[in-house]
Amino acid sequence: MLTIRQILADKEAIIAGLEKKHFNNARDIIESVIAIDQQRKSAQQKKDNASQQMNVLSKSIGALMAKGEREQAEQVKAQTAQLKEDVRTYESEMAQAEEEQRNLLLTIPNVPYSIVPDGATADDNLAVKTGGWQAGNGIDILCQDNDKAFAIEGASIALRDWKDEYNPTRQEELLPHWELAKKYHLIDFDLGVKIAGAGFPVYTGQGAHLQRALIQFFLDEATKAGYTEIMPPTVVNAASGYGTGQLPDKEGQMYHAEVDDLYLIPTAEVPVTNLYRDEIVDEKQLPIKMCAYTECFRREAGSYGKDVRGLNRLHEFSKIEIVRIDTPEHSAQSHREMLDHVESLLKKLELPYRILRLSGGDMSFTAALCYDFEVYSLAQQRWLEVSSTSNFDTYQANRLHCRYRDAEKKVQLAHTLNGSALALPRIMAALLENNQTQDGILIPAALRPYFGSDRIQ
RNA sequence: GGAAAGAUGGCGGAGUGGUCGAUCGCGGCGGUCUUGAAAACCGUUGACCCGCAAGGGUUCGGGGGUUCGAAUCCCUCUCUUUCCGCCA
Repeated sequence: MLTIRQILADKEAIIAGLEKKHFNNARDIIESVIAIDQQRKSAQQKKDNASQQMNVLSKSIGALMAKGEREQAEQVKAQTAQLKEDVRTYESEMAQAEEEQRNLLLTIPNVPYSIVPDGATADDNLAVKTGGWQAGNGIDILCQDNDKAFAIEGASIALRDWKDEYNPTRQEELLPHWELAKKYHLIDFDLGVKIAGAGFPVYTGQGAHLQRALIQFFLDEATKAGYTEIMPPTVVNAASGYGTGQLPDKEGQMYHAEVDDLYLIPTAEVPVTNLYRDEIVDEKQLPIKMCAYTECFRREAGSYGKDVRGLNRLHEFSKIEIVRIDTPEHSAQSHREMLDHVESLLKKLELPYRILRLSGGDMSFTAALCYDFEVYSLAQQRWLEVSSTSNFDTYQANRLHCRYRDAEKKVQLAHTLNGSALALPRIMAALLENNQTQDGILIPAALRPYFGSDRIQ
């Protein structure tokens, strides 16, 4: 959450930022937070005053008792009654104002950075970069900046020719991944329904093997990039959910084991970032770079329709997450490095991708700046989100009480960042669909050492 | 599931009603010594809130209570550890 200090320091900028995020009644809410803060401060001043007098009297009673002057002590005691009453009154005033303020602050989203595009929906996202392989039809899609048009043109990308080594499937004969999964016995959706339910696929044979290869590949790449591998629990307590902001906002999106009051994690971000909850680290330790592979669980309540087909939207999926904790001065650089890392993965997998800078209205509640990575899926002819890489500025850190001690020994809120590197199902979908040939599904070179073969047949 | 013990500052660990925000050790920081480093020695070192400051308040797992006064006593919740049982 935002701190009251941030709000007091630059009220107008905060309001403007919240409006950019399409947060309703931003001005009114900010004004009332400030008003409550006034109440809080005045209550504290009154309370501090009374407490001080109380402390003085108590000490003098102690001194009198020590000297054996019981009668005098009793007289002073008599004076404390009213003060004691006052302290209680002011304390409850203060506590009430604090709670009111906190509750209000919790409802206020993070403020976007200035470069975040205006707009309310995904249509307003800015495609800052596209990349991937050279299209067979000759359209140059490499590294075009600010190319919103590509979203439309993408549909006409032809399949890579694989250097004429193989016989590519003709565009009109491309199968969606759920058909390919059946054809090559990679994933059994029906069995998943039988043993768990829709959205819990069963990977079999080469499908399971490819899954494992991707996990290993992503973890190796992250490790090479300097991220420390973490293997956290896949359930967390409520405190952790509040720390990273899933609670209370997205309560209904997490599986909750009520008997033990534990939540199945929707992303490794939750356990990994929470490792640093209530910690003060030394600036020299920053940036802290961690990566983790976990299963992720999402109830996806309320999302039905055709985009849930196959691997597109699941209740359980595998994801490798990268997480950083950094100083405010260096966090932008960190963000950049994370984007470069994610992009390098997509390049190595030879997938066509685009990078979107999310608009104010499309960003998550807690993010200050967020880039989505999408890969183009040839058979479905649509973009699939495979990574979301965000800087949360101090927003999460404030909730987490994640701080660092700077060179001057001052304790400051850290910045937290995280990104998917990468989420498996849609990568798998794109790999299957884009690489289908008459001779099987081809495995990109970077993945072959992990998969142990150049194709699925 | 049964039984017991415990939760104190970055860490370890004292403290069982009155200058205790808390002895001490480690770690950190500054200094002396040294060509430099180590060692030794000296000093310093919690967080949060209010205040321009001086200063004040809060804080010993969370919440409530007793008391003029609570880290210390009582109630309650949460968590941890150990032993027994079960078990990958």
